[in-house]
Amino acid sequence: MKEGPDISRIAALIGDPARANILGALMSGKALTATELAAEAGVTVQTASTHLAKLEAGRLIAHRKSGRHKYFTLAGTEVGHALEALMGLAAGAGHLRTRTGPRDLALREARVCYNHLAGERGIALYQGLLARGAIAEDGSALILTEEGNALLADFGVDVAALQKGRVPMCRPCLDWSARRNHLAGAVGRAMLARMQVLGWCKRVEGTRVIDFSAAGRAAFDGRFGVSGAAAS
Amino acid sequence: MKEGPDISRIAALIGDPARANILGALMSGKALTATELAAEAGVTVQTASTHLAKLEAGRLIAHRKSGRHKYFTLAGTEVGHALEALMGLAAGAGHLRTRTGPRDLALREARVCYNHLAGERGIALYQGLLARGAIAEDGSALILTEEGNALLADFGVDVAALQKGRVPMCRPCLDWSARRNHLAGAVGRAMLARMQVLGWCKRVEGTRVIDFSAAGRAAFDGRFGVSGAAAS
DNA sequence: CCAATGCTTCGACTAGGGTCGAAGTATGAA
DNA sequence: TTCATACTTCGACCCTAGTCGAAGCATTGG
Repeated sequence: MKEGPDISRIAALIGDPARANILGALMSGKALTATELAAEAGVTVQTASTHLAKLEAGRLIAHRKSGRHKYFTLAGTEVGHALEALMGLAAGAGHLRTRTGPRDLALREARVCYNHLAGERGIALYQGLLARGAIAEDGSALILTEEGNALLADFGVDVAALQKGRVPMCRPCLDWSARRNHLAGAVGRAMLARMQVLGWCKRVEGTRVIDFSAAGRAAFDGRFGVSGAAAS
Repeated sequence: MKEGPDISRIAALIGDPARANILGALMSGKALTATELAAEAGVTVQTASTHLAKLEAGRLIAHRKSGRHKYFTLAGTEVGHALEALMGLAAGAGHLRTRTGPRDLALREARVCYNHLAGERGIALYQGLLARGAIAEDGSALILTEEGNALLADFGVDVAALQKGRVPMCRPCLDWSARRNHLAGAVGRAMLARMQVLGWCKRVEGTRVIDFSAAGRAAFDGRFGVSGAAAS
């Protein structure tokens, strides 16, 4: 009668709202602590703890310990793909192309991912920095090169101050809407902050949308754009 | 806080064992009645009826009436893909319900996945095309090379006609039984159709099984087999 | 050593939902 | 019409599983 893997167990795991929120938060690719995830899911830490244990037992997430913090991530790319597939279903009977409302379009172009830039612009920034040799991929890690240091200083970012924090300088962050990396970590955060200070863009209140001015777009493309192939 | 569609609702729908069994049964692509699905899920018809109503409200399944029968099918290919993705996760997590009867063996060797070839043969085809440079993996995408174009033309597939459709030409599709890719997309569909026209294989009525003839096997291995290491 | 922080376990409460018997509706056949 | 089949709705039962308060570990810092 029953053939194939037990799909219901895994689906039931995702089927709880709190757990779904946790997984959704982790789809940013960023590693988050139990306390952060509890806030994201809207439950207490005790509850989140039990959920995290179940998700881990179901091999949907993994963790690594760092001091007294426990950082959780999705267990692998297949998990992300499955979640995306479910998102596609939940979005409605839409075709493969996600129906893009006006708000979605803005979200896709530029948005904050916790504190750094994501979306098309975020990807463009990442590619631009890579092309300029400012950052370099080292396995799954990301390192800031000498050129990157100089570029940041020229951009007006106090690199030395960033290095004092416990947050890693550079971290790749997977974008679920495009499945490509953008730049997270202390540098990612500082660069977004700097762009806002320079008036290139500003965050639309109450949303995740980052609104770029025309001048901001031009300045961005000039400084970080990769061979004129910048996002629209 | 909450971004994106409500994934938990859909997942909870799939998360019930009875409903998961129903969906699993419908993955054959065959249309089944409420009574048949009740038997498949191991519940009474009343229970199945409520489940079917919920699945339909969640747009996971659809029905058409024929006399006093109500035939249910999956609502679309996206549903099937999401289920396959979940199966991949469940298989990886070790929640296997291995029940390999003779029917399952045939299913494992060659079956349809919606409209293209899956199972051992499907994987062999994918590997063979890769080895011949007909397709190339580009991140999570799959591209048809010049060699691939030539190979398809030689095989008797009208490539130009395929390119007119909105469906992507090549798409990797993860096989839950082996956790390896096989070829989906317009090309995948066209190749299976062509094989049936050539008499290499035919679909067994009412099931997902693809039955290869001895001559078909030989022809398949000769044209697409990878260094004699073809599936049995 | 103690205090603070981050996370886990225990226990009890509760709600939501799956389940089936029984009765109700619709369709087709005799 | 009358009966049979296919499916749905209602009502009631039961039980899993999510939730949080409180207490228990574990790690870090002083």
